[in-house]
Amino acid sequence: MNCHESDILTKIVLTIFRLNGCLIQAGEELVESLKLTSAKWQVMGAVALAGKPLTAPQIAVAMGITRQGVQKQVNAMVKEGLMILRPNSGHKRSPLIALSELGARVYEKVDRIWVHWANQLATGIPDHDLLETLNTLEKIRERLVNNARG
Amino acid sequence: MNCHESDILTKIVLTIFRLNGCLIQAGEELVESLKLTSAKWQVMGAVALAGKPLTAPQIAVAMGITRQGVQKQVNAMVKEGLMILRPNSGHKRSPLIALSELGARVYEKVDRIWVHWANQLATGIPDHDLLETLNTLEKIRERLVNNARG
DNA sequence: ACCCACTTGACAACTGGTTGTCAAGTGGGT
DNA sequence: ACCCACTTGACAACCAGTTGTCAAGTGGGT
Repeated sequence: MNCHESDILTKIVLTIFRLNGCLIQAGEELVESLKLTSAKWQVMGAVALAGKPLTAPQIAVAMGITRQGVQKQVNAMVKEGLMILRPNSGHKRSPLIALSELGARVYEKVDRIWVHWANQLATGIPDHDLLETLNTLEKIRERLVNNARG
Repeated sequence: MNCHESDILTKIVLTIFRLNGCLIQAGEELVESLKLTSAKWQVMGAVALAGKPLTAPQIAVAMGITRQGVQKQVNAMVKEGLMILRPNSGHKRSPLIALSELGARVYEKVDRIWVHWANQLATGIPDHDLLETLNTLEKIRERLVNNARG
């Protein structure tokens, strides 16, 4: 039998592990001048992307991590004044989490830094290749998720 | 200005984060019946792939994590009898780390499981796409690493 | 109106990784 | 032969995430 495919996939998986590490490290460096961490940035990003306040479990689903993981970061950022809790008319225990004015300002800064950095990283790699890669990665992820359920 | 590239790259990065999580989880499930964890499997893999005993720092370089991270797993696996330390004639403090007989047997099992699983996951995705993706990911990683150094 | 299953946040314990510090060991330059 | 810079393992502290437990809150079925 032909193990070629599993060989390539193995290499892809190893590269994803490495890349994940590199990216988190790079992200850490990108935001450290703003007294942020990669984890907080990602939580802010989920709220900013949604365009409206979310509950902690909603953020968790959006990010693909557990609600408790999100909660830790949110609690910290509320203390730091980067996010604010708004009473949730639909659920007494589960406040809506929004960026504070300070938080929004900080996030805007980090987003500008990120876009610039990402554009620089992407130059020299054809758009077509990036799109193909995105598609294939998504396909792998889908098969992975479905496999887990099946 | 055209932010298209940073948009695609952002999506790729988010997908890599998600995929990393899914893969570790899947790996955890693959090896749990053998009383292994994803982390230990990866350390065993580094030694198995090298084909000869390595020191902890060498394993760390191969895996792209810190030597202390490796050390924790190695110390645990030595206690469990999966790996053995051999005196290193070249360095008194830094023993060579090898798979024990038990470790080799266990690793062989998990490798068979992995190859089967990976082949299943890869079926339906053209080899060509997988290769292209691997190449692009590697290109991104190179640019990332060089950027960090520069 | 009352269950009962589910959701939710707080809290604690754990895992896998990081950084930093220390003392032992190594090796090159003089 | 002696420094001195570096490597190495042990150890401790920490970060980001996980699981599990608990009590408060929610909502559907009867």
